[in-house]
Amino acid sequence: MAVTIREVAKAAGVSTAAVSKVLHGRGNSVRVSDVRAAHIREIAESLNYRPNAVARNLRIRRTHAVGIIFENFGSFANGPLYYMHLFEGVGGVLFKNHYRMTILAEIAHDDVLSSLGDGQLDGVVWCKLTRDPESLALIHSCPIPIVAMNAPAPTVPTEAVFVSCDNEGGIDLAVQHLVALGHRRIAFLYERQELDTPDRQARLEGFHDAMKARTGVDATAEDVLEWDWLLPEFSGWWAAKPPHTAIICWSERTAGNLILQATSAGLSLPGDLSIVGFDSTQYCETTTPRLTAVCQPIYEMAAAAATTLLAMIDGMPPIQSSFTFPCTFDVRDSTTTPRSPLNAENPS
Amino acid sequence: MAVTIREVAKAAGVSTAAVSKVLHGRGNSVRVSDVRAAHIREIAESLNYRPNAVARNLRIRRTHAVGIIFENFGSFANGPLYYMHLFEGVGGVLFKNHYRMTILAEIAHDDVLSSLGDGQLDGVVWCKLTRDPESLALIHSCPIPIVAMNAPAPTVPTEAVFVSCDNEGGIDLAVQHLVALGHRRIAFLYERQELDTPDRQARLEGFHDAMKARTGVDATAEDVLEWDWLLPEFSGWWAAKPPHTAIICWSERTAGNLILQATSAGLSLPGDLSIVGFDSTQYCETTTPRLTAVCQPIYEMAAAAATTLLAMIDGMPPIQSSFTFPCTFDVRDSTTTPRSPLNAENPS
DNA sequence: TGTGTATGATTAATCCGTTAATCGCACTTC
DNA sequence: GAAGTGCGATTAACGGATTAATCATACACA
Repeated sequence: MAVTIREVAKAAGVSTAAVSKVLHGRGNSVRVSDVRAAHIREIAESLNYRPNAVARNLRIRRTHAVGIIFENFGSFANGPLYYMHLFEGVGGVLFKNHYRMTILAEIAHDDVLSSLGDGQLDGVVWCKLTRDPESLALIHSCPIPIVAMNAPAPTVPTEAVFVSCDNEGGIDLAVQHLVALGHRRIAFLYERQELDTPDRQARLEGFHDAMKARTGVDATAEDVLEWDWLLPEFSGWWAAKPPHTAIICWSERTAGNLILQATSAGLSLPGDLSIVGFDSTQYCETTTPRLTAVCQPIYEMAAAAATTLLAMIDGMPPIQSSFTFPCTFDVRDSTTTPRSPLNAENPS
Repeated sequence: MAVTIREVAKAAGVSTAAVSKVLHGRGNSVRVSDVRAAHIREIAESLNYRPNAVARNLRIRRTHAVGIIFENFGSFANGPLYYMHLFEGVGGVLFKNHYRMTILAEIAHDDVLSSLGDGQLDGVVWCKLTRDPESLALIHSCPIPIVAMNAPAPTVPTEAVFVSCDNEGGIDLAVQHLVALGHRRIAFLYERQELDTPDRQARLEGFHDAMKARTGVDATAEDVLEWDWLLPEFSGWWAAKPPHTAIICWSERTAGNLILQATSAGLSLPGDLSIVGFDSTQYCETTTPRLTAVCQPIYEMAAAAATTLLAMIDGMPPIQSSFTFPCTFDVRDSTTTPRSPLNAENPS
């Protein structure tokens, strides 16, 4: 059907080796004179020759394709924008380097497993955050180079590379910001979830550390709110007149939902309650008030992941087995000085 | 390096044909007894044999991979969620049918062109809306089956299939809704853009038709607002006391931005101005007020596109060369009765 | 006995580029 | 004149699976 390299060779009166060399310039033991090269190019053009990449991939044992796997493909559009940024960031680097990106949807776990070893992918970027044993096993025994985003740090020696942000440091920025505004009683909020994720865990730990460090007082159990998202827990909590003047949410969406609940419960934001989110995307601009949030350098992280992966594919051993990026902090409109600042605790 | 089918065959004392038949069950002129089949499976398992998909793809001339191309990959996260839904919808069907999805980023136009003919993709879903000549040419002369979403209808015979929503009908729903609320002077808003897109064009036409049909009066030039998005055109327009009580925006984001501008200009929404968007996604829930919008059945459209594409790949001629899906209408909080209803024009 | 049919299994060509190995030849150098 | 060097070009094996064609054997039936 399609024109093959053999037909081009025949039409040009040369060997397939010559055509291959001229058109793709790889073999270094093949030499072609300039005159012939030009002729070959001409013939190929006139025959409208399109090289078959599959055959080439088979021979050179490389496809220039990288897989990317998410735990939540299928609910991307309704989920946090974080994933989309990650997706774009990784894609950008890959495309610039003439790699393609293939989505690995985890319809079945076995599908993923066999995808990784079937020769169609040169490497994988792993964007699943859950720490289920199967995923971990897969990461640690992946037959091709793999970089894991925000995944749990390795406990056993592995060839995988891990990229994440400094979750603890990010939460510390949030606490610092609130303390500077005059807040002292600060809560940390997350939704009840089936599977724990390492980033949520890290942020919770960061909260405890930061509270101790910045206020001098240990956070207590009542400072950690674990809510089932569908229930109107907010109203009950608020009605009980909690001592908190600010809430740090473990994620952007959590913060957004909190804003909605607080607003519909009649609170005036940020006066009645300061709210901080984690992950600073376009979404933070669309809430009312606009959401103050910790910002992961997602594009840098994605670029580091992709760049490292490509280096690994090229056979270079990774410089580091894990990369951790510092967070920044984006102040918007959802935080302000507490209604009754230091007075409550320290009347002047 | 990796275990090949030949090694399995040797270890099991059978031919490669037998192994191929047992493990992948394709050849129908090859027969293997149950006993041997079991034995082969056992050996393959013990050797941890992983079939090389690239070799298979070369032989069967099929990769079970479908490409998807967007005009705006790289600004997905900040763009309309419409694209994400499309992406997910197409992906869902593909994955269920054991196809993979590869992103085609249009770094260079030539890259795309050669990607389509290099044997690595069985088909393409085209999600670019721009109608530049090169894209059109590509769609019409694509070497593999192609389905184009919301692309301009073909003017010449082509094997491509086109899927879109009934843009005109969607706008008509918006106009009907507003008219039923009592609005008579309704404007249509879109941003000034470099490249025209057929869907925007269709919605504008739909606006004219619907206004004529639903109010009995032709829309005039001043009813069509083409704003350069970065300029504060809204304030000027509003200050000039326009006769309009409602604005239909050509897209979701346009509507969202309009809300922001109107709110910051001091208007009370929806009382002072009713606003309707096009595309009803999660985004419409996050605006204040929540955005009333025309809703494309994106998942159905995506599913139709993917399903049709797979059928084409399997050699079946498409049932139709184009599919048009009706829109629905999601009433939220950004529309209400006009401040001075019919009174202005028709004092009782 | 001879013919026909079904089952079980193998051989070898094929898909299409890539590339190590080889060859011829012209030219240089000692 | 023998040996060495470089360029230009080809041959043929190779990557790993699929499958049409072929073969062998067993059994049924007239």
